[in-house]
Amino acid sequence: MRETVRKSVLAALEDLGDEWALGEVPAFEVEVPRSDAHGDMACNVAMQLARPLRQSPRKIAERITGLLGQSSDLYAAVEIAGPGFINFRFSSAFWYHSLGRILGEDPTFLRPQTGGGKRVQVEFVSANPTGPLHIGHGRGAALGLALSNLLEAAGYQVEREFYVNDAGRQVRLLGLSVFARYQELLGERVSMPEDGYHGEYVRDIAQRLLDEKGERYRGLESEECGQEVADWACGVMLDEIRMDLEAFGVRFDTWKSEKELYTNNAVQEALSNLRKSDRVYTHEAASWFRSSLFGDEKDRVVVKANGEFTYFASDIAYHKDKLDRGYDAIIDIWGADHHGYVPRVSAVLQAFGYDKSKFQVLLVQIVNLLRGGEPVKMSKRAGDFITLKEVVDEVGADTTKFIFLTRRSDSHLDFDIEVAREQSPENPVYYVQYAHARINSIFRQAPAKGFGKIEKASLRESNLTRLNEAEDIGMIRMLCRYPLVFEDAARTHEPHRITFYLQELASLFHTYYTKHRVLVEEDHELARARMALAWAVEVVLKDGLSILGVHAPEQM
RNA sequence: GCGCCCGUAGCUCAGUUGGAUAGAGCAGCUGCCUUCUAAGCAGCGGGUCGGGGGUUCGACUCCCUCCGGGCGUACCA
Repeated sequence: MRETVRKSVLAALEDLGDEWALGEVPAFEVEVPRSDAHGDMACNVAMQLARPLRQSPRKIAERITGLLGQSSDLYAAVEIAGPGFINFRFSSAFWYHSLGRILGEDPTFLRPQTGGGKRVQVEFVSANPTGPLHIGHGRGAALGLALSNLLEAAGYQVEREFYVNDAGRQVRLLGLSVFARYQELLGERVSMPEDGYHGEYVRDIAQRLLDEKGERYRGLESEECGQEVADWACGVMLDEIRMDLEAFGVRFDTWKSEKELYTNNAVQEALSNLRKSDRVYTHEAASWFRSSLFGDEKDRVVVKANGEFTYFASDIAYHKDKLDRGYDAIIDIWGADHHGYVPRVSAVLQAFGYDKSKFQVLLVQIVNLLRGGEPVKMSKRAGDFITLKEVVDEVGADTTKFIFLTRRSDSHLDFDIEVAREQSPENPVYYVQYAHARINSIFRQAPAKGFGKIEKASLRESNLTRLNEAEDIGMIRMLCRYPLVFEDAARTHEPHRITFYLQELASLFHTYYTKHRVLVEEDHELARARMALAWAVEVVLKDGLSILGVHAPEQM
């Protein structure tokens, strides 16, 4: 739809090229106007040309439209409006042709291929394996999943990665906490670390430790077996995380271990590499990374005075490793509370000679968990919080994902469990799924109404010109907007645009459904044309939902 | 103090990389099921886009400033 108009305009500009002596064609936009009164597509090219040509936009627009009118049966009307917009209204023929393409066998019509096979890595969730996933991780997971699906559908080669922080202090603390609970189960003295993990799940892990390993650690000091218990507990926790994500419908291609970055000396090598180029230096017995050279506000410690690596040290190695793997772009999805981290990681890329534009961070804002309007108290310290699994068990994976994707990721989100679980109209996912189910219901009804079993592919041969009600054309027009929304969503990395579009599409279909009967028994030709239209709606709904990672049920 | 994000209808949020008359859902009110699923539809009301300046043909969008909310500012992870 956009390309059609763009081509028309460019052709006209070419015809006028000699007269206007334009070197470069200036950037111009072709958009779906806000108001229907302004046609199906609007173009601002005349306004963009006004300055270089030193002519009024309307005069320029007249010349362009003069050439468009005669050339094509694509448009029903091309008008000049406002300060110099050129408004295009498509012909019925164009709409029928487009509908045919949606029903056609080329899936890239709905999914403009902007990826060109480029390799993109999306890293998300990456929760510490020291406790269960909470609702905030769920939001990151939903976004990462949808974005990955979206980019993949747009022709990128996508790799989904979970970075496992299985090294360092937090995992050590988990081990000590589990060991303490284990001792408790054995009736021994308990030495729970001061800042250890106090959640109930730690007791569960300890019980499993006892079940699986028996009394093997009885009487030992934490120094003797802490590492072993920590590694084991970390593995258990990671399995649980993996299962919770699976239940949520999220799957990763790779799980990258932080610990490995140490055992294979990647951290050490990355730092000495940087030291050679003086990007790492020693100051007051600590080693510092010169991130201020690349836009960070100050340099950052990578090796503390006591010889320990900071968390940032492995992050340097990790991001270097990612880039060395040859991706064309890497996208990190982080909690918004880590936003201060962006400049220093960006500095890492630059220090290794990579273009910083290859790296993008999507920040996901906090989720406020409510129940019936009341905030749910969460204290991570006391280990008292609602897990993602509990939410998913209660409200369902589809609803949870859909709600997360009804907001842009960097806005705060109130998630009310009570509202979400009530399968009420307040719940937008059902609204969209219901439209899909209704269409399927029509096709189920068809045989009983004397249409026989409908082979959908045969609907491609139906007489689409019978779709001549205003609502028919409106419906097709909405469907044709999908590729534009898809393209914009992929370009901006904003899957929520798909979500909003699907709600609009569902709304238009519900209206259509109420007003016009599809299975018109006295006019099979019309009925088949409408079935073709309904099928197209189904196809688009299913396509959009699949990108969000949400099911499209055939019955509800 | 400095830095980043946010401020749009009573509530929750969209607003297409500067476009035309700022939208949707929910909540409120009024109607619609003998016909393909009422998890639906039709209609009504609701706004100094936080305030004030600036940039230009044009600003919710960009710049400055102030107010208000969140987060970050570790040799923590």
